[in-house]
Amino acid sequence: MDREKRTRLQAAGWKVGSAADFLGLSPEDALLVDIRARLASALSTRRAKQQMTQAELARRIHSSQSRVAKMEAADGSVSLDLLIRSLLALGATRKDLATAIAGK
Amino acid sequence: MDREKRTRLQAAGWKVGSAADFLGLSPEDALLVDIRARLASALSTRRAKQQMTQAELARRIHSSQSRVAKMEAADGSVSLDLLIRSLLALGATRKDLATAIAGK
DNA sequence: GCATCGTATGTCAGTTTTGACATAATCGAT
DNA sequence: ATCGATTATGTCAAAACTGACATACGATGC
Repeated sequence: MDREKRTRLQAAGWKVGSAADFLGLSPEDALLVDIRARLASALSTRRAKQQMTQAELARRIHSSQSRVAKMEAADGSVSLDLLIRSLLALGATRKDLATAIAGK
Repeated sequence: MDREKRTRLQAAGWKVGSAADFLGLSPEDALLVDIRARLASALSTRRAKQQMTQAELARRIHSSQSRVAKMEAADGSVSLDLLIRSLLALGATRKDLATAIAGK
């Protein structure tokens, strides 16, 4: 993905997800947005299942509640790195990640 | 993963892969290293299969040959973001990514 | 009403990642 | 052995990401 386009998208306030390709997104861009959304949702449900608050998760991964919120909102300002690290911190396995990405 | 540990690992010149958990790596750290290695190798073989040089791939993703080399070496200085974007740029699907991560 | 708890959103300085460049190392082919 | 092409490794300013903080929003209970 072009850095320019990423920036433009972010500036425009993109956070959506599966509905994000209705305008000029290249296929790769759309896929990336999609993947981010899937990981975000996986994180959200996994955390919920463990009855953990965003603040608790934040502590566990040495981050902050606001960043966790952004992660779960699939905000364009969070990296896949952080999302994946968070999922791992909640006990996700490689297979879990794969499932989250591939879509069940 | 702790930022401190990441930094230590990087300073120590970590690039290995599956054999990287022989010392103080937490399970999550080891998993992350493992995942990076798997994506790296997927990128490498996918690029090879398309008979593309690192320089060509670099151009396509608006990056540089050196960074592509680092990606394929699973260098600790490259993000999963970039690896995944590169794979997508080579036509990988979500399913392809999932397979690469889950390990066939 | 109004607290409390969890979540969302915005901002920003500090840190990490990036592309670019230089340069070395490999590997064929001549 | 000397190209020529491809890949590896190091460095660094610029760009992106991060944690922390402030603060707002929404429930739920009192």
